[in-house]
Amino acid sequence: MINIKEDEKLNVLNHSCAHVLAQAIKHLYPEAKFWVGPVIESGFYYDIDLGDIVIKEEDFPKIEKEMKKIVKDGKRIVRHELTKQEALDKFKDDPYKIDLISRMDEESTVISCYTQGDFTDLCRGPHVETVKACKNFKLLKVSGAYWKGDKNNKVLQRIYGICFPTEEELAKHLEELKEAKERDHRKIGKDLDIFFMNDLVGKGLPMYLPNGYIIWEELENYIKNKEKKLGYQHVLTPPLGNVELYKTSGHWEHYKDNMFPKMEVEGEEFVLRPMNCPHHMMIYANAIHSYRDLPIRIGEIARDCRFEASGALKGIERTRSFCQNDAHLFVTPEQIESEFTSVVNLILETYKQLNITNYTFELSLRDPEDKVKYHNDDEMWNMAEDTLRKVLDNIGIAYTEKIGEAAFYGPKLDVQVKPAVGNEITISTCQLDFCLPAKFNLTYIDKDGSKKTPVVLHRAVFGSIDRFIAYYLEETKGALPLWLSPVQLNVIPVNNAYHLEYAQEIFEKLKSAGFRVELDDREEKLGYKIRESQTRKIPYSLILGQNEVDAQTISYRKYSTTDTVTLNIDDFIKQIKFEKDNYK
RNA sequence: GCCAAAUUAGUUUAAUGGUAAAACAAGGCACUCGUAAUGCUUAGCUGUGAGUUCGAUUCUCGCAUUUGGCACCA
Repeated sequence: MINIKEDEKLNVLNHSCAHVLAQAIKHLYPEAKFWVGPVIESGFYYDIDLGDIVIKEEDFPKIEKEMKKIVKDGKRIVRHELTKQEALDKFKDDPYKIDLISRMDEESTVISCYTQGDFTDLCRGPHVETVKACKNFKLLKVSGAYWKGDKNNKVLQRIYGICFPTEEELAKHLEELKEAKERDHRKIGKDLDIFFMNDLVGKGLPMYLPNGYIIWEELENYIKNKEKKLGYQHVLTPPLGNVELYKTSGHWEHYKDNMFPKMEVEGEEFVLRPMNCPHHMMIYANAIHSYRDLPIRIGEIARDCRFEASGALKGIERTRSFCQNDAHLFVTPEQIESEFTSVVNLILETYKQLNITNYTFELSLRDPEDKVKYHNDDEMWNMAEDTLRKVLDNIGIAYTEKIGEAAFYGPKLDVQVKPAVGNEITISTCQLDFCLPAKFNLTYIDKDGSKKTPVVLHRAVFGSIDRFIAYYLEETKGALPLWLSPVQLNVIPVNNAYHLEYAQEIFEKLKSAGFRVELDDREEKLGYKIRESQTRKIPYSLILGQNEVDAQTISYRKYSTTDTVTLNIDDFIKQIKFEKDNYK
């Protein structure tokens, strides 16, 4: 998918198109006041205050028509530079522009505005020569957006659009948007019977069907096996806990709004757990530890419940109940670097084996100004953040730093991916924590016999298994690799009357070789069964007819291919066994 | 939660202020089939609660859920 923001030419074109949109809005709604109209990855938007008037998507044709008229008129876009006072005078009737101008520093900023015909907008530019260039555009969506992104502010109307130099590029982009909807995990999940939701159960609470649970189980086994090899020990802890547990950890203070409300029974207060750190802290605290025992790596496929805002819920990508592939590594300060490195390598290896290539690393740091959200200990933060930087630089991976995105207890490394629809999401995370172990008085006995506080690494490779399945379904368009496919092989006799017996024999052989295999012995025509096998994205369809019976072979067709390969069954089993285990 | 929109059969979609339609799926019957849909047939639906109306799936309002953004995302 194209990134408009990063392409200089598209960037300028789209920004100019935002001005055309604003001009058209001004023509149609003279009362309109404008906030900002920046370029984003997928085009541009403009935030507009229209008072009580609400723009709906059904108004787009009207607005687009006015935009076309402006484009056709082909006015030049002319730049003027102003002093701060001139700018304040010029836009004196526009509170939004006054807000922008008054925050500009005259020394360092050249204040400029751009005029096209009867429309002038405060803008740093640059722009295309004339509005003629903005010919191939499309308005995409409209929504409310809080002024300055603050939910306490007024809601402005945000109109999104996109513009390309040619009609073909625009058409291609619109086609891509349509395709993205086709690979949305919510559609695939329904089509392939992977998961569903039910109003009576509750929103944001996905239920996995047999097909979905097979994927789940395979992923769970895959990651647990990898973790075991790295010395992780897996545990099982309850999905709720006493409120005091979260008061001790600080989560109650920091994340209460994201937790389901507490429930009282027999005078005791409980909450559904939103994360597993406190439970794992208590696992550590259950025994006395020597420096020789560290690092201790506690892993769990753990169910968590978070009270996500209803508007944030999205398929199995963002839910109110999910399972983290969680682990907490209790380490000495000297071990931070090697353990953190090992986690990053585990993430990289997993992605490589699963053939995931489109991701970016983000180093999430605290906002030093935000003393409320973040545990207040400058020295701790500086040390933690420096350590993470050092490890990442050593491994040599590229990352971007994000201020104010850290967890309250420490900085973190997040792996971000882009889903088919919507904003970037975090898949893997590794967080460094100097804070919680002290709150729980965790200790180990060091060489000199003194008690020391361990450092904790919180990490999740799949993030949540739910979210990972969502992402992976979209990456693969539902055509999962052999080892993850709910049904791996479909055995189809050409004619039940003559070939069913042989098909059953082959079916049994594949089954006893450990494959998930189906025998399609319905009284249907071959073409029908093949078609269904393909739409279900089953990796291998085996066609068995007289040719195969006579030669004692099998013929198979791989998903999304049309050619047929004929082999003897033992060679075929050898081949698919290799394919199934090859990812490890 | 906020700004909007949507909700019709298991699924995808059509239509309507006066007994709601089609395709696929499901059941039945026939066809005995060589690489993406054999034919016939049966059953099945207007999210929910109010209001307007002689009559509402259709109009209005509330609620629920979903979708697109915003905000949030340990």
